[in-house]
Amino acid sequence: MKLLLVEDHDELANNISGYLAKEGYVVETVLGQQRAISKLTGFDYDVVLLDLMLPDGSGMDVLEYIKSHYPDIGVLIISAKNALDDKVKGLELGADDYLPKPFHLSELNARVKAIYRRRQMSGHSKMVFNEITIDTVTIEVVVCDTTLDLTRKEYELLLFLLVNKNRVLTKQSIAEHLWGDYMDAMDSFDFVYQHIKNLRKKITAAGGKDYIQTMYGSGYKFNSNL
Amino acid sequence: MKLLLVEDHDELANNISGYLAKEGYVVETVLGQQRAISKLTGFDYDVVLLDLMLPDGSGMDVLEYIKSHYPDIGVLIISAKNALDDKVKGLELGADDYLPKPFHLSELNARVKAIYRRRQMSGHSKMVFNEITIDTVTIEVVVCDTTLDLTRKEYELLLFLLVNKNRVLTKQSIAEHLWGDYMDAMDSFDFVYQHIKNLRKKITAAGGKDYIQTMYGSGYKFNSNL
DNA sequence: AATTAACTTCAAAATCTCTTCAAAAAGCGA
DNA sequence: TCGCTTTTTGAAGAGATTTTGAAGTTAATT
Repeated sequence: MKLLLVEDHDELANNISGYLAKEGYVVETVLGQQRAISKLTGFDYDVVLLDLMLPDGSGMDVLEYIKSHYPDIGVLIISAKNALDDKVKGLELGADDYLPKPFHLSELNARVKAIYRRRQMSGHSKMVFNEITIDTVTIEVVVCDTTLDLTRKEYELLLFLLVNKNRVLTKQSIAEHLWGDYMDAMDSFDFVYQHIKNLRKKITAAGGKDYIQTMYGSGYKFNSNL
Repeated sequence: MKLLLVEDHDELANNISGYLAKEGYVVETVLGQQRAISKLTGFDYDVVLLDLMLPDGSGMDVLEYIKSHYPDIGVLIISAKNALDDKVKGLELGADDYLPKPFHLSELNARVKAIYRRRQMSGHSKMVFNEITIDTVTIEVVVCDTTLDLTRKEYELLLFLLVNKNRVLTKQSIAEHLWGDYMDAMDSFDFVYQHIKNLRKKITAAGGKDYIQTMYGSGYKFNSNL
């Protein structure tokens, strides 16, 4: 399951995304409204966690945008503004739920799950692709009947690749997605490759095909047509 | 035993939850109906204490929701509305008991216990998993014919792990479920590990397998496939 | 052939788990 | 209530694993 967290408060954003990542989600974070909207194009998020207090606008605009352009994406509003007004307006504009701060992270998790379930996108915790099965609840990856012993980054990388299968992902975008921080374009991102390599090795060692294709000069993609 | 208190009156909620916590329950409190429903997903409460006078709805909806989605959870209605109507309707909808305000806290305690006992009687009071047997009525855990001498936290931890077996539980979520208080994401949660350790030791000392698996970087899970 | 990117290898750095020990809190009997 | 025992929590550090960085080699593209 893929989430987009729109939150201007840096530390809080890290906490939330860290927690949710551990719970098995693929989480991306953006700070402002502008970036949020541009993030949406092309990627397929399941749920957007939207803080209403954004520096460059009320956040309500983002909600409106999402609901008009991507009606399939669920929206959970999180906000310190406990004003009833916002809640009413938010739900009126099509938000799926409203969670006032402060909140338990587990409650956030429960609500995200609830939204997802409600939207009935097969609700299951298992992603299956050919001989690869990923269970995001048990955090278990099975390839050809053998369970892979993946590290956290490897697991997240695989999830990210699969969610975006057949799409070329630059090392930069992989880095940004897995690490969350802003990354400078000149960085080498060579460390990303380490994980690619390890992942490949583990998948093929278990008998899986070498789905991760390197696109010389542009990045990597999970090729489902092999 | 884990309770959910749904009560909009702040002071009263504090009194009740404070008292019940002292009596050894894990109590969580929510203020509104919406929050009550989302709290239920994924968590395993034993009894819900439900005030019918909620700000965002009659509370009866919550009851209906609980009974249709989580029939195993007991519901005790507490309400200032001493109207016979509500009592009848509540019990009709499947509430286990009805306690009009004002009431003695000790009576509340007695009723909660009664509900719990009644439900345990009628249902399965024993959870059995391989060589581990948990009797939730006598609070007794037997492993390979020897009774474990578990502390309260150890017992609850084991129960929580078993209920969620094969699911990866982060230290954070374990902490939130066993302690109930609001927890900050930056806390270390190292104390959770102490209990994990003690539990492991006691189970293996009695001849049980080491079911509690650490998932490096993610948390722990009770692995039933060993 | 020159250039750039991908890959390998190896090791340092960072992170996470686990151990140990002790303080704080809770429970208990007098 | 007081003092004692048990349980729970906290903190520092050892040990293990993962992640990152750096230097050098191979491969692809023009």
